[in-house]
Amino acid sequence: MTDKIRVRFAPSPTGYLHIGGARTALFNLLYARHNNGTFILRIEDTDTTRSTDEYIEAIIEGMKWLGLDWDEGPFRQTDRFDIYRSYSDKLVKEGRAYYCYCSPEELEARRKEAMAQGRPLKYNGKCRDLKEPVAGVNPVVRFRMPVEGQTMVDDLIKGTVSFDNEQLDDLIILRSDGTPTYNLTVVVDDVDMKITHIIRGDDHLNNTPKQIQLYNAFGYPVPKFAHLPMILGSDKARLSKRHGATSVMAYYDMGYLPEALVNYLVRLGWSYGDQEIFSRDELVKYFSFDNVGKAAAVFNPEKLLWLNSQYIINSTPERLADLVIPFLVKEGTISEGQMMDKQWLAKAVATQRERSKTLIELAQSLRYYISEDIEYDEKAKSKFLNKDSRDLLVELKQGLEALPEFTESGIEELFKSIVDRHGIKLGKLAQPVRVALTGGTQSPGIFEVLDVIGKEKALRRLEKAIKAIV
RNA sequence: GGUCCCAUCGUCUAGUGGCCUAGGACGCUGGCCUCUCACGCCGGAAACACGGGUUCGAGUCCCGUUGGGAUCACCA
Repeated sequence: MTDKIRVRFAPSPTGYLHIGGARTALFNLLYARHNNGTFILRIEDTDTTRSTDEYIEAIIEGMKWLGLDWDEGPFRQTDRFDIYRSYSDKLVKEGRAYYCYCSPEELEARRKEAMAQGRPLKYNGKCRDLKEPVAGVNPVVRFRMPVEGQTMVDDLIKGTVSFDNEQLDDLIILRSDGTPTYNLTVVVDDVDMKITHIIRGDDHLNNTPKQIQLYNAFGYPVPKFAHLPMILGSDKARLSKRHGATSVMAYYDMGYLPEALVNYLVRLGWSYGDQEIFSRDELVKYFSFDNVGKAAAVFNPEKLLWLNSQYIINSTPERLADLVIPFLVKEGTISEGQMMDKQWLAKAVATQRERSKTLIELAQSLRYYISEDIEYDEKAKSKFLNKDSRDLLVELKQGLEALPEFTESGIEELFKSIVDRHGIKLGKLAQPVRVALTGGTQSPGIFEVLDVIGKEKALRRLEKAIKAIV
């Protein structure tokens, strides 16, 4: 048996957990679970000007909602500055890194010049072989990159990718204020945390040869890499705010189930034959980089919506009842903290779940069950609540009042007898009743609706409808 | 601009040289079911970017073109 697999998700807390980050975390998790490995959460907050505790909390909230449970961490890089500095010092001592006194302005000017001349935007090595410190300047520490040869990246998804060392820059590993930069901290942490597989977005592929050189300089074995293709918006540009919701928690707000989002995300770039819907156990069992695609994928909200509807249909009414309550509050259908008969609510939910694509839609569809009063849709009212239906409604109301047991089957029998007596189709009676009870022309089966609404409320609504006709 | 990555229906994808007159899913669409809506079921339109090779045979391998994306900070 080889060493235990250890992977990590390493977001920087400069924003909320977004769709792309969530998928990266998910693939890390699945790979870890599939191989019985360890999944680590590490917060890359070395950019102290942009990182906030609020975002750390938001990322954790998003991961918890999606069930992306980590085994170790969260570690924070700001707690580990001493470690990075000691690694940097070691490099300087060994001549693998050097102090650079060039000012940001100087660097910027050279970059502009290089850009204008069409040359690679690369540090010119001015301070590479400097013998004496420059007085009065706080230097940065630069890593001495090899100037010839190639660096090979062996990637589980992209295959072998080679880079000419010539185009690798002498990157800054310690800023002039002594704080470490990304390329140093990732490598040090991945070494220190014994990460075996680095699974991240392929926007990092170009960083990888530099990091490999760092591993070499430290004398540590290079981990395996898996660079995931990007997620794009409908215009094929990288997914961003202007494509709509990118924050994971926005999908909570829109009434999505976490397992639906997970299922959608995993199928963006990964597949298992023709299967579309996967349980968490199946995901863990089937996951492999062999069937992760190389091409970027366009985020498609319609398919996510469909998946959500499937997950709603297949959730138990009891669970859905619990989940929908916050949305009923938000809709104003019930008040915060209001006591609900959970069993009754589950029964109501059971009649609506196959016509609700989100928890918001579910909450809205529950309104005429819960609220005391309803409003008529004008078109529905004029079409079905009229002289033709009045007598039928009266007859039904009397029948319901006299019904010994107010059950779905009892109600159905009553409907049948009225319809038979008049020699009309069921719809002739059902539609006016539907409008009387729900205000509109679309609803679950009319017997179920009556059953859920209950005798008292149903009679009140029929009475109201009959009066509205006169 | 340099470097790197990528390319099958509108979208997500199956396809690892013959099983492909290219399969599935979302969306779109015709029908069935039916008290309405939805679910469900049956059917339809819809793709191998282009050009060269290699091979008896290419969506599948190679090269080029085109197109898209990423990256080149004292950000991560």
